[in-house]
Amino acid sequence: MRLTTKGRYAVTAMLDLAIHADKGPVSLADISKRQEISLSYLEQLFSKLRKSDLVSSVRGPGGGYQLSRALDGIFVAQIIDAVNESIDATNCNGKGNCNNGEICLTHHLWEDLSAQIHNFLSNISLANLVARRDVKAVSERQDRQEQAENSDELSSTIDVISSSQLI
Amino acid sequence: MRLTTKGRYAVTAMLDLAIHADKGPVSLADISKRQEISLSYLEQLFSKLRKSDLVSSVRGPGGGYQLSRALDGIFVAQIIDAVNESIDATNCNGKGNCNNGEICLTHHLWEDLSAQIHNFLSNISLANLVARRDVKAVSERQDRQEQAENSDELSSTIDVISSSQLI
DNA sequence: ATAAAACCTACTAAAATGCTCTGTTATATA
DNA sequence: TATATAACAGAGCATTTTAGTAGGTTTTAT
Repeated sequence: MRLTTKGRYAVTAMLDLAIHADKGPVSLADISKRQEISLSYLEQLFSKLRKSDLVSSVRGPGGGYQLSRALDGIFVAQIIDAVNESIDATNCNGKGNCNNGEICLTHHLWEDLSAQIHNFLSNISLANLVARRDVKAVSERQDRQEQAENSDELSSTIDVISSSQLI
Repeated sequence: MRLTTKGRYAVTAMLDLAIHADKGPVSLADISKRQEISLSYLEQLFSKLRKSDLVSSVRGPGGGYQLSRALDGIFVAQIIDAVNESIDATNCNGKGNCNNGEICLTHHLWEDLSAQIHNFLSNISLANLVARRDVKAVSERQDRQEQAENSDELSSTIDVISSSQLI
């Protein structure tokens, strides 16, 4: 079983994409800023997401990524599967050769657990997540922070202009 | 979230202990042979299991480890907790500072998942596992293999004796 | 032409994992 | 009382994974 930052980043980024889907393609640079995930790392993750046909890309200026399906057709388990090898909890990766070429004492326990987790994550779509109150709250906070930073940049740009004009 | 060989080994070893509990303390050497887990590694795991008061030890010849509670009072989640730090699936370890000092978009999702997994594993006791048909089958296979190996050792001992007597 | 974006590949520091090695201490038994 | 068996302890280590950096190239809107 492997559920690390990698899978979490992927889900977070996909959710960010879902939230901002109405404004056309979303650039990884934007996601990187909002979600505080390294741009290069995002590129690697989205390379896998694209190969799994969860997103499609638009190159060039104004480009970015789009979900390749409707919000209710993309599930958390699919996203994690796309970037992580699997969410299999067994030791032998389901092969059943974990003890002396045969299954180990706890093989079926881990199979059951895997099924449990998979079932849980397979039933949560991006649509479900977008609709959640806590997600909305965090998303609004991030948008506010983004606007604040943009106006910061704007004013500092003005500062540069005015100081250069002073010379 | 972290569920690796470490936690799986711990649960497997505890289950082995549970199965062989009727014959007094079980040595790690025996568990190591049966479950194909390195003895030194088992020692490290049992050091933690003992600190979490899941097992008690008997030193000296004939010693080993015993479960410190009844089979239906020890749960898989406790065992994994004892050797692994936690089965928390959040990025921030539940601190809620995963994005800019506040929670990230998917914080509650991982909290929910953690609760789900914990709930599942908290309801499976060693008694439940011992009673499972698949566990019994594997256990019986391992006992047979152990006996076969023991008779192998015996006959090879005899071989050594007889060959040394030939000189 | 330029800049913005995706796309690609190699590399790397840090951490965790699973394990080895080398002891010591306690204790049952011969 | 000597010996062997077991727990107990801690240092170290190879490998893998993670998360990220770096340095490009290609595509395309403007």
